[in-house]
Amino acid sequence: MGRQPCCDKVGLKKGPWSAEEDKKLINFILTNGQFCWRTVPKLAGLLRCGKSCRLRWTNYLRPDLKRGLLSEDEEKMVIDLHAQLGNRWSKIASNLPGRTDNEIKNHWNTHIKKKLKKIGIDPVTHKPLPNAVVQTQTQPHQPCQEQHQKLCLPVNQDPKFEPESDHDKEPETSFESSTLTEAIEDKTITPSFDSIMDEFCIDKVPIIESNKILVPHASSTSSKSSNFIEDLLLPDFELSPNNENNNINSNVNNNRSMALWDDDFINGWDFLVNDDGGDPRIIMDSKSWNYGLF
DNA sequence: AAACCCGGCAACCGCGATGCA
DNA sequence: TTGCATCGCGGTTGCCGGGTT
Repeated sequence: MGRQPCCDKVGLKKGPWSAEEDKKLINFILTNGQFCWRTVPKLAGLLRCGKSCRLRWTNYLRPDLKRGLLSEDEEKMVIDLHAQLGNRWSKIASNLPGRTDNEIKNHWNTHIKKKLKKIGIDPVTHKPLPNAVVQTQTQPHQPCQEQHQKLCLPVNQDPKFEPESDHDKEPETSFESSTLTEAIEDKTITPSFDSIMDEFCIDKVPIIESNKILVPHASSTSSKSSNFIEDLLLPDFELSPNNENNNINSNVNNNRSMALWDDDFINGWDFLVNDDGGDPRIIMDSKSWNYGLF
């Protein structure tokens, strides 16, 4: 006999998670850490299957998640990684700390795909579309010209980028080097990149004043919280002693060093506590984390 | 103001890989 | 070694909110 089934699927709830369910799941994982997802719903008192709990946690409740739109650099990385890895969203996500595969996948399908098509790039092959009409721009502006070279980050030079051991097993959608970059170099699509770079400017990312960045002191967190963080094996978790002096925008330029307790994260958890009004999925706040209430 | 349309995103589904008994 | 449960991934669905008619 093998293992027991993960769930009997009888009487299990489906659909959107309620605040109460989120609360139970968070409390359970904060107390016990992540181990066997099969047992999580039963022990946490949830009428969900373990799979659903895992998904909810990894895609929505995980404390190290970034929220909001992908930054310009993140989009560039996604495009370049997609060119190399194809639709392997989890691999792509592993190079973007704080982002989930689901989030990247959604962003790709809803935003990036359209942008690439709009400029005549096939989002599947990353090559110029055969019938693409290249727009010519009479007055290319210099800053964007410079950014052309950055559209596809030299991922292979990224210290955090780990090329796959099975890299030679390229998916159909992949090619040896970034075709986008090649296209730029051979000027196949150069003119249109002026327009795309305008589109890739992320002006919706809020600028957060440095004095509003909350960084809980390590000593103020309970031992339980510390263990919890360790249990998560969070990538790139660093608490910079100089964080309060760092403008959050530095993260835009260096997303791969995102700190766990960034402002988005803190605010993201604020919505978890008070059930009165606002987002119904409210369970806990940053102070609870700070003082080890969980 | 109501109906309709559309885009974004959370969540589900199914499948392959992995690992346990 | 084999069978089966679990995990993780990618594709897809369906709900919801905002915009348009």
